[in-house]
Amino acid sequence: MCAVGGPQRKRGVTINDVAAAAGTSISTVSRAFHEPDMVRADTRDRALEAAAALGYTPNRAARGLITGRTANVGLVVPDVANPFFPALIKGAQARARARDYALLLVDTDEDPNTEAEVIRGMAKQVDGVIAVSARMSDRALAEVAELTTLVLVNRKAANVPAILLDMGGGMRQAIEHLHALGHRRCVYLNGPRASWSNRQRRTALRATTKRLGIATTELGPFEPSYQAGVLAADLALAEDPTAIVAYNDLMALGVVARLAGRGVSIPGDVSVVGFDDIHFAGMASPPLTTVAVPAAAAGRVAVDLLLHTIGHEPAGEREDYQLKTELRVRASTGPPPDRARRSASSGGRRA
Amino acid sequence: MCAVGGPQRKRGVTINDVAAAAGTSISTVSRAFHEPDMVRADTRDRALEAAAALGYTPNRAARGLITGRTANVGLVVPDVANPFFPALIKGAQARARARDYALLLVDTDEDPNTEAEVIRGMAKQVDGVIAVSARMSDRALAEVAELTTLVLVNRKAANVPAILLDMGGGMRQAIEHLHALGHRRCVYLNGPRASWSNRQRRTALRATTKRLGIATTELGPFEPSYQAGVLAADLALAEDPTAIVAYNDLMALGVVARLAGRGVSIPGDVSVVGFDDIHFAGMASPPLTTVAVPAAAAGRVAVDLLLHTIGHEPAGEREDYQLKTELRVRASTGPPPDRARRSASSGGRRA
DNA sequence: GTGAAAGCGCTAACAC
DNA sequence: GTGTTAGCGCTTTCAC
Repeated sequence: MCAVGGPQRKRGVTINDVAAAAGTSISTVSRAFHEPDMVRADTRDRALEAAAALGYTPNRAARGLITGRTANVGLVVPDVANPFFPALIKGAQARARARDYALLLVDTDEDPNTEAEVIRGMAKQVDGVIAVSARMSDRALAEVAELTTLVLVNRKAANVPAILLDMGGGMRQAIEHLHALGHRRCVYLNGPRASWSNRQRRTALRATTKRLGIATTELGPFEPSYQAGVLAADLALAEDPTAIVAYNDLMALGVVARLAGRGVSIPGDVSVVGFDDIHFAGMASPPLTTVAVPAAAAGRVAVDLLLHTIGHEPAGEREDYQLKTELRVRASTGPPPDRARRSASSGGRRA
Repeated sequence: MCAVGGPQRKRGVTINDVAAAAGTSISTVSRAFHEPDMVRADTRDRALEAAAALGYTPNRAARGLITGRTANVGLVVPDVANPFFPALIKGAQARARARDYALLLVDTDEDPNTEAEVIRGMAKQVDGVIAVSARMSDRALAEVAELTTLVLVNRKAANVPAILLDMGGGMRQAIEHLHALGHRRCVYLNGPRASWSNRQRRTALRATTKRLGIATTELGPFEPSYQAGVLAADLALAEDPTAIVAYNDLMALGVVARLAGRGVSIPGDVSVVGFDDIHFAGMASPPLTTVAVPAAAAGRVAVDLLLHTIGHEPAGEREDYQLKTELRVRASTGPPPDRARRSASSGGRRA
């Protein structure tokens, strides 16, 4: 009847309470949960029922103390507010929860120093950490990798397992797309200097534009933000390109907005390409042509890789996973204006 | 020289190691950290130096076991991918970290059942949990509030401290704005049925439209998503309104996109108002008029309130914080079309 | 099959 | 001031 009971303490009901209620020892209760076969059916049921009745949940900290497993994983991202990351976080969280792990989230605010510090701080309370788009140095990375099991996303480093996103392939697709449309002069807007994935994109950009004979100007580095894109748009336009490729969609969206504001037609005068395919890329006007990056999948696979690495214990076989990217062609790219028209307008701009 | 040392074990260096290295007892090391004044300066320095040299970090689980404090806070949100939440998460994370708490993030995928389950599961490993836009029943809420210190954001419940966002005030501003522009027929697109904040918005909507004499049709409930907005747009248009107010920006953006696709001019034919002022509301075309909700501040204040509640121990003075909202007028709202034109187009639509 | 007992790493009395 | 000791809640030998 009085199931609700008295003013139950907030920190309460331990394995001892369950054992007492079930009339067994605490070891039996423990076994009832973890090694059901090692305890007689009726004893087990009694323990389990008592546990349920009391609303018992094992204290994970206590368990962790003895097993060495915390059942926590850390996830370190540079900026939760950057729309690329929520998708990844969501994927990672879902997978972690499915595996009965809790997710400790940290936002480093794009600060490489915070990254290392934070991982050091978490090391003892997690079984491993997933660092996304880590900006810290290889040295710092190697150092924190000593403290905990580390999995990298979007960053490669010696002896650290990683989930890689094929940014180079995406860039190649993007440039080939622009080339096929007839573009021969383009501007690339660099992301953060320390960004590994920016280096990857830039490398592929250089290789592909060179191969196809596209004159390319690089600008930046810029912060990977909408505002930076707005700012970069004017700088890019001064180079008189027919196409602008931005480090990510946030910047590309900023470019589009600024260009539209200046009366530059997209893609009539200039084509714009982004990276990530964030939720809003397809909702802009014009909808943004962009390289889709499987963020949610990356989050899931990162958790899998981390748990697998933990399972197979220390420093096993190096395994990287490479996730495919894919160019999504939308309305922000089209053929360049014809030479005559472009020269004229270019002259005008420069006056 | 060999500062890097040997192949240090991943799970290692305890307070015992530090004590041994410093030539003191473990209590002294512990005190050196927590009660610096109770230990002689040179002894303390020796302990601290040894700790630093060995790279010692106290094991929080072990500490928590005895102190009852975990130094973790839980954050439960319905959907990380909904742009409203990352801002809040970021704010909460930053504040938690500043207070030396770690943040356990859970995404419930908009499922009310998962909410309660997840909080129950976390209860033992956190000092308290912040539940945002909780959809669970009052009963379920009261139940989990027994298990841990709970702070609600965007949801009110008896005896649970909460951060409230003044959705009603925002709605009033929005409707008054539309009224001033001359609108007299509007449609409201409801959010999720179980959403407390939807009820709040709806209540204010009804009161204000009634007061001002605006005929209002309610549609829904809908999921708070872009796709739902697209879908809802057609339903809304069938009601022949001059203004559409959506539960949130995601839906409003979907409405805008669909309307544009159908050749309906915004705000020429129909004005659209959203809620939240997510990052992209201002970047849509036309930029969205919307009620700005201080998400990041809500996250920060929620952590403050939670920590404060924990500090003052059990069930203290009920304190709710009310955060202001603010209508941001942009280009998606304007005067309604004149009656003649509207009737004509409406006739056409219905044919 | 079940219980007693030894800790996991740490803090908090309690001695000295 | 500092060391010794008793646990926090749990898992896991090791006896029985």
